[in-house]
Amino acid sequence: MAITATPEPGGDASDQTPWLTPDEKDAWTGLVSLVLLLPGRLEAPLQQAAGLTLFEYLTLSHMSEAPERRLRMSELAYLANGSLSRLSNVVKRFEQRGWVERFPDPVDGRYTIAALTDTGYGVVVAAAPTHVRSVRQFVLDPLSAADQRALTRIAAKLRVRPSDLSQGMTGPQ
Amino acid sequence: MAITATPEPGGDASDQTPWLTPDEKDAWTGLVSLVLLLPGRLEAPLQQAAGLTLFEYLTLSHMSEAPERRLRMSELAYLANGSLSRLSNVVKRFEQRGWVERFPDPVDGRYTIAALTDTGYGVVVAAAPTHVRSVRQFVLDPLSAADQRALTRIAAKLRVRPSDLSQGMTGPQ
DNA sequence: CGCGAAGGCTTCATGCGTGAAGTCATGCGT
DNA sequence: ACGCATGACTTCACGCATGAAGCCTTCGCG
Repeated sequence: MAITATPEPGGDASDQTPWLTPDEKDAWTGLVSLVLLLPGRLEAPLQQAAGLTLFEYLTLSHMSEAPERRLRMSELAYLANGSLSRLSNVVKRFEQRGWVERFPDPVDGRYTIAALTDTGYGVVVAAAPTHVRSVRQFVLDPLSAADQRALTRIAAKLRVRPSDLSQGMTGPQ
Repeated sequence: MAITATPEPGGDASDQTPWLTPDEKDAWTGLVSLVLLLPGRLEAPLQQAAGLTLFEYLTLSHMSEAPERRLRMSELAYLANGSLSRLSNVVKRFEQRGWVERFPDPVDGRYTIAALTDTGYGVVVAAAPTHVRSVRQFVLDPLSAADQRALTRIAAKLRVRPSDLSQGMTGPQ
């Protein structure tokens, strides 16, 4: 793959960086493929059927499941795995299409609440089957039950809270 | 997560779509987090240290390991997990910085060869330690040896057969 | 009270990715 | 030979993500 497995000519013996072993390289290469290739594959059906990004779908979808179909922007951003800035842009577009309404949280005016309209709810319901189908096709069907459990476990270990990012840390396990 | 686990009100019993079970939902949710969150995490160090995207790094890196440090564009695109269009844009920028040279393949003028210059090679060598360090920190260190093997296996199963999705490519592996 | 800090959110400029259309070289059929 | 089909790129217009800077609300403290 890269300058990942062998000390290249040019980096001499004083090099402190531990290079990757073949096994590590395989794991990393595999993960890179997933991370670079899967989004496009999973978005294509959603794009075609509903004109939605994966991130947009997740956004609408989380709102549709929340109590009263509404969430604070910051929580929604976390749930949908995106930055607040990204979410803000997305929700603005949704608002212009009449899928979502935004207003300050009556409890604490610093928060903004995003609420799914009936129209917006209709959009998710219409898009959901397409989404589920592609998830099955590209992710679940190729994996055994053991694989799925392993995937869940691995993802949990690799999922890092933004708050933990600042400090270089030695995570558990 | 989404309209993924329970038939929502509004979709009645005539619904043909099989919804996701809780275990499937967990696996899917985990994978989504990886796929949406990891790229940013892994790119930040590269960006800061070398001004490179993950995809850009992979591009340079693959060239640096190829015989004579040169590859056909189409093969490079496959290796780096990107579209030909995306690669073309990236390589154009590299060419403007003097990191890469492009010329038609003497063997078959339809192909274009991208060749890494010495300057370009220096860039990869300088960026590699940063990259390896973040791969360890965010991916390898949190995982046990068994996890790493599982990840390799899962990624191999999910790697999409290009034949199913129309994509020009060269040899496998 | 009032001032300033903290935090949630929005905005804006910049740059990148995408997909469709265009270019160019080669091979194939007639 | 000619012309069309094929395949490998390249370009362009559009839209989105990013991150820094700014806005607004609340809270803490004097």
